[in-house]
Amino acid sequence: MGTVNKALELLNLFTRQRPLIGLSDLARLADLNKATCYRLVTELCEFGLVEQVGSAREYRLGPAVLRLSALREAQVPTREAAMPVLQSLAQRTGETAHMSMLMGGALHTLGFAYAPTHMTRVTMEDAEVLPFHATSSGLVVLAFQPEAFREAVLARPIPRLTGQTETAPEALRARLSEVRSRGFAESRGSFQAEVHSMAVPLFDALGVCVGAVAVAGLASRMTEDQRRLIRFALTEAGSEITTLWGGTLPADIATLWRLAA
Amino acid sequence: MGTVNKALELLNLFTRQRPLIGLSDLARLADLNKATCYRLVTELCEFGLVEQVGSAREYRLGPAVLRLSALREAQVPTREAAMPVLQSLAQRTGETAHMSMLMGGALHTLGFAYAPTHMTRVTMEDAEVLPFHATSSGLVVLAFQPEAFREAVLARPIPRLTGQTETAPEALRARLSEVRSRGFAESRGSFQAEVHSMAVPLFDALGVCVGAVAVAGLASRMTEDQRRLIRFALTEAGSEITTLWGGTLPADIATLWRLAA
DNA sequence: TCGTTTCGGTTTAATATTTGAACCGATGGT
DNA sequence: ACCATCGGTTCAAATATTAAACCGAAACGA
Repeated sequence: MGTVNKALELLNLFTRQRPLIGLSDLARLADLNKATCYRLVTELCEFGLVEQVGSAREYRLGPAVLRLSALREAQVPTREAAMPVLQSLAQRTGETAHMSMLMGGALHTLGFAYAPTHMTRVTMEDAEVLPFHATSSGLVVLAFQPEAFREAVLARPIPRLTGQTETAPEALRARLSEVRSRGFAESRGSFQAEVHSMAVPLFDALGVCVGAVAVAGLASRMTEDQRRLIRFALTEAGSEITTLWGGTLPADIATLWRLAA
Repeated sequence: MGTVNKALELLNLFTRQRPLIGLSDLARLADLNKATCYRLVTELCEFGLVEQVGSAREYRLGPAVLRLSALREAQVPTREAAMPVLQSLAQRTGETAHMSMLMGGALHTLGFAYAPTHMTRVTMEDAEVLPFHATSSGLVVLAFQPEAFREAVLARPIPRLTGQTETAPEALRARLSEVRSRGFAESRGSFQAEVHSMAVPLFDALGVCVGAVAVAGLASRMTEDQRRLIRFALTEAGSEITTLWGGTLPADIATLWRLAA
């Protein structure tokens, strides 16, 4: 395996739950020799991708990532362009809207918007990893991935997150097939209890599914009418963001969505 | 030289002026063998740090940088935290305010804010590189860097950007010394004609200068009163952002700024 | 107070990875 | 039809990477 891969793998160890990591932990987590890890993380530091902080000399993501992301957004306004769509989606549905993107084999939250409508709402955080099997976003993205990827995910351990979480691979396969035939996914309390959500896929220029946009609300508010409204608003937002990202909606999806409306 | 360094150096080749780079160009610019370059950029691609795009199969920064920056901002709200200060600075002075950060030996724009006051304004872009010798931000950051760094920069070629650009190392050394004794820097049309700007340094927890905050306005509006107002607003913004970033103002700078007020 | 265990960081010889040059088929200009 | 360039691939030679042992400092328990 390449050295660069190992170094970049280190970057992936930093998560929202674990933003600060010491050298020894870093080596353990990455399954690297401490010396190796030290050299790699030092190189990342020199570049500003990682920085060392505090008396314990722990490491965290550095300021260089800000510069790179500013540069990226200037060229391809992925996030900035989609945020207004997300906001209007939240507004129209009165619930929390969010979008996610498939990166490095995992689905990451890229942005979200709240609706001021209700005092209770589903809260989100940026850069969170969404489980494929338990969220509507995860299901819809997985459904439109190549079979090899889908099976690889289903072959991994599937944790039960709530009482509602579906964990049987066979049952999940059935749900994914259903998602494909409907053009959207729905999850009911399988990620967090009391949270229902619906999601539609986002596509790139080659018609490959690269992410999802979703609406998550409290189960108690998810009436039949509300779900119909959300489904319609989602398909509009989905095609809008896909277009903004320079992608194209596959013809069959476009048809499915038109029928649903 | 480490392999990781070479790979990361590739990332640095992407700039606002040159956002798309083909494989051969990339190899040339980085002074790497094409095979080497190919392997490195492929590894970066796998991580989503760069992506390949278009019929010419050129490379550009990838979506993973967005995820990393979201993670970084969640932990250390460098940019988000400072933006309101920048906005109020622009408002108070009626001119364009911006902040920059020293990263990898260069000074990068991190954010900016416009004032709605005048129809004419100095426009900025994110992730731009500011020349040390020709901008007030560059001068003030350089002034507070260790001598070794300062001399290294002065030893490099110093391009004349406008008729007003000072290019003689000796004269620049004198200006830097003056900047140190005043606690702020000023530039008059040395980066872009008709643009005057003033800047103060920003410090980290160890009292090391890590960036600058500046106000840039049209020369014609830079009266004596206006400059005094800007200088005062800048010192306030400078100490505020330094604090927000978890830094501490060196005692001598604090004193200088207090006297200026 | 003394061991013990961790930490971040450094050294070394042994090794696995990286590299350079040549080559490929495709594409585009003349 | 030619020549130059492109992105990408190959393989032996060269080089950078790695594992294990070690260091002093600091935290911990007895």
